[in-house]
Amino acid sequence: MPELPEVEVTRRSFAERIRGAEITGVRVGKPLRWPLGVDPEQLVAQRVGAVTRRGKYLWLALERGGLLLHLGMSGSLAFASRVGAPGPHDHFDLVTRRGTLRLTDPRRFGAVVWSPAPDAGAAAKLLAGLGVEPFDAAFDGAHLHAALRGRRLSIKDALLGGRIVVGAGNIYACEALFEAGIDPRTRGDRVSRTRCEALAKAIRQTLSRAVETGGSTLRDFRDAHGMAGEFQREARVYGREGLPCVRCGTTIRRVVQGQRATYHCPGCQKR
DNA sequence: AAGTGGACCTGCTAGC
DNA sequence: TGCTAGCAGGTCCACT
Repeated sequence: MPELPEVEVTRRSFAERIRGAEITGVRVGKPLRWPLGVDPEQLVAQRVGAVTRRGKYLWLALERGGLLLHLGMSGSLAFASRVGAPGPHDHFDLVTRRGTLRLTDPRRFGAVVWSPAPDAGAAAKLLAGLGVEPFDAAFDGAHLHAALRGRRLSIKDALLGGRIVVGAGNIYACEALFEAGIDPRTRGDRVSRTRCEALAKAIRQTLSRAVETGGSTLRDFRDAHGMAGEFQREARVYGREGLPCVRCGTTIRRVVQGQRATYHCPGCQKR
């Protein structure tokens, strides 16, 4: 589910409400991708600080250290003053005086990991090597072009890798490449400087529009209030195999790259 | 070093 | 109706 827009929409939906709340209990369900890395009792009585985002990770600052959260493929967070009994896919509850933050994640590719700081311990290891933030001033066509130098892998795989720029997953990489008119199979080092400018712009535009519309709810994404996203209605290529391109009428094609589906318009997107 | 493929885990859907 | 194969928003790791 969650690419940068969904993670950011989630963050915005509970960050201010949870800020300053005192933790009164922690419930851990089935194992997630990585161990929590701390005795849950150590979190009790601490106050929650700022909730920030790096790529598709959230950092929940506590008084001593913090929690790094990832939603994996199927995770979502809910924050409510009252939550029901945990279901089979509710794997982490952070109970505070103001409400409970609950991670639901059927596939359990997500994670909640304690770390002494975002740039130390377990968090540092997970965040190391992440590419630049797409809304950061450091991300532009020049950066993209330089980072792609000598890279023979496809531009789509380069974006998904997250080592150049973070945030665009399978949906938004497909959408941004469509907006930029670039065939997703184009070798990274064959994308011209000019097209890198267009692509950087398209990535920023696509992601910011997705944040505005609440992210994409393909199946089950919800923000921490339980609100679904609307961006999937604006997708031009993702999930539209066999349908006519909204821009040129050519049939949208589905190909497989790196074991993931890629959707593109052969009429609008060129190598 | 870069690139590729497998692994993790569960639920849903299309097709027979 | 019931079973099965295939597919799904991520990303780490081992191997070539």
